[in-house]
Amino acid sequence: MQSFSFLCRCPNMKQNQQHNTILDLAAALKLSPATVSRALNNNSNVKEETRKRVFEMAEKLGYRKNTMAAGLRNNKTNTVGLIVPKISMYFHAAAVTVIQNLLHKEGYNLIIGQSNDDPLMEKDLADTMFSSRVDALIVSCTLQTEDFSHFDIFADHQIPLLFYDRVPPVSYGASMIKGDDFRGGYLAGKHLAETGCKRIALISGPLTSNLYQDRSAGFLSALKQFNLPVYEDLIYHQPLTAEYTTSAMRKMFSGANQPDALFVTSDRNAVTALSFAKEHGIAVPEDLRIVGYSNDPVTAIISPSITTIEQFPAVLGGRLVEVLMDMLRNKEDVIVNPDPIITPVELIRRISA
Amino acid sequence: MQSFSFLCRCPNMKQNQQHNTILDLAAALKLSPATVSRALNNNSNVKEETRKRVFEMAEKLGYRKNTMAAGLRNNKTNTVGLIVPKISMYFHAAAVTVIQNLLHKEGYNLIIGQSNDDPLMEKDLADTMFSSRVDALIVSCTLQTEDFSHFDIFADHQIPLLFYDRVPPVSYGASMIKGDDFRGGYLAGKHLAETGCKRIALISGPLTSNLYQDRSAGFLSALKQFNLPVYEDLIYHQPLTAEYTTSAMRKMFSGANQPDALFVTSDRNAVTALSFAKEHGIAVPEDLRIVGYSNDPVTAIISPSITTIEQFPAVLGGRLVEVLMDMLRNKEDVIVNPDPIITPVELIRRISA
DNA sequence: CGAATGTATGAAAACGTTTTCATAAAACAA
DNA sequence: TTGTTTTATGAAAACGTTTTCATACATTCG
Repeated sequence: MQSFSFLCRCPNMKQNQQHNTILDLAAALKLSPATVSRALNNNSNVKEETRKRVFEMAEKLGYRKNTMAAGLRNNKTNTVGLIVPKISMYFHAAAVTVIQNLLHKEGYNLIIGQSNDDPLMEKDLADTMFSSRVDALIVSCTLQTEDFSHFDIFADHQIPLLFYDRVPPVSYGASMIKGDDFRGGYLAGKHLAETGCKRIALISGPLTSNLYQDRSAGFLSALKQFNLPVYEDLIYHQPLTAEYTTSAMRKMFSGANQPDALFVTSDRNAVTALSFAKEHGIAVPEDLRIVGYSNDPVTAIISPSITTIEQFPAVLGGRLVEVLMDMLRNKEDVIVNPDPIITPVELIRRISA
Repeated sequence: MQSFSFLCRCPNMKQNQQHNTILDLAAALKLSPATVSRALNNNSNVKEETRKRVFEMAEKLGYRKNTMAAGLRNNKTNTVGLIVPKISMYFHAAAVTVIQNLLHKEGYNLIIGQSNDDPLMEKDLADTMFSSRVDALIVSCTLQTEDFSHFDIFADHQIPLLFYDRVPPVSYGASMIKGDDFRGGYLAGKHLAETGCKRIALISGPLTSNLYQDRSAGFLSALKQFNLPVYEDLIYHQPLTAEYTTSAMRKMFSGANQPDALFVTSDRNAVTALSFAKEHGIAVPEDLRIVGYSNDPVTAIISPSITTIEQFPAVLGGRLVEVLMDMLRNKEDVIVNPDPIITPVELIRRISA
């Protein structure tokens, strides 16, 4: 009979343990909570010996600061919010990776929300983040976001707000950081022009997003610089899905005016275009040169490998955190309407172009 | 002179706005904070008319609950922590995507931390998450984690703790959910055996992780079932980096006993192995069949496309959130030591095998 | 020596909720 | 009518920190 109770005894299992508070430490040390708090925060004038005793007792009792209580008192959560279309997209995964790592070093937590490219979800998340009292908010918008008023509340309450990659128009007056999309588009167009292409097509995302506005504009400016014609029937602005891209390819290659080069403003769709070419016996790069955008790892692995534009997400993320920390530190004098920060891009030459 | 002050006036800009509290609402409505709180929480017995007035005023004043104050009072943050080796890995990105979306639906925020496969960072993050008073913690461990004691504190404090994918040994006694790695390995081995391969090699991650223990064991059990020999010099357990994998390939193909098939327990390294084969004139699948693991999108895009094991990260994530919600709801009777939950896997047949 | 400065600490209030307990008013029963 | 239950509300305490203000003691200066 007794043996059963023995079976259940787990000497090393401390169950139902309570959270120790600063008051518990104070009681154990016969100090006031005030002194304990000061000691733990390494801050005011606390006798060195006292500080040491406090830390030892904290260690012994397994004390952990209740950040909610501290946050309530200090009006600071040490938490940053991030709203992103979808984490699993290569560029965002890469950016979020470095952002989280850097924020952790700075002592900040990161709450992530995904809009799934749905503006309503984006609004919902912005509300949630505000309620959670994030100390700052980082956002990469939906491709369809045209009304940005759900972010107003952050500016109104002096909460640092920083957009990246997919940003609102400059007129919205928010801080932002993004890759040099104009230059990226320009480099793509220039490269294709310099390799002798004459009929260069463009498959771009919708012009509702600054990304594709800028990449397209840069691309067109390159064509203009090289005195190349712009064929209306070789220019597509549409959602960057496999279906739309394949359909665009079909139209172009069933027409009379077939392109000898193609700039696709996303790597995934460049891959789709490449697959179409392979299936239809269009030799790449001989008959058709292709340039993508983002340097997604697949572009290096696929064959032929795809020439693309590197955006250095780690550089962007690093700079972003720098700027954010500045905003958090100089909260008093809020910097309004700074110029957008532009990070460099580079053409990575591979086989496809 | 005066014109300057005019320049600065932005009529639509509500700056320096304060956070409205429940007390502001109460004052505006000539009610007590208690009633306002009750009304907002749709909970106790509040006159319907009063509730309506409260909600209207809340809307009017742009009231948002301070979740820190509520959390402090309720000892609940509505926040779940997630520790993951690296978000940018395909499987984890896919899992995190669905986990975040589902948790949002349930009203929970998600704090993400990346261990970068460093056990010390993992410990650090566990501490941070605990201090942040997450309501639950989801963890996919480092490949090197062998001491799991930094998670004890969660069990001690009755905080739901759920491991996925890279989990501690059953003896640790935590809740866990993972793909059927044994079966995945088995399916890979079986498939290669059935296609007539005789000298099947294995490149696996280190046996410190349950992932590779199970995949290897399943694989070996298939070989045994088909009465195939296990050649020691064709079995590699080592870090899954490009360098190690290439080196293993080099050794195998410079020896006398060259394999006619290869199971690599990660897709990225299957790609590396495939590249090695291409460079060295080893025809895939004719001379060498290759099976990978995870169904990373690149396996479908590369040519030849790679046969692999699908883990259905969305299914795993969905099930994970279900279980977690159960744990959060039935917090009283903590379920100790439940059996690990195993989610299905499937062999995706492509060209490489 | 007394005054002034500095050092180390404690008491108490505050942050914004929620909840327990009490109570006034209203509805109902006898 | 009086007593009892129900309904709607308020007062006040609590959650765990941090910080302001006050104070006791020690040190230094004239």
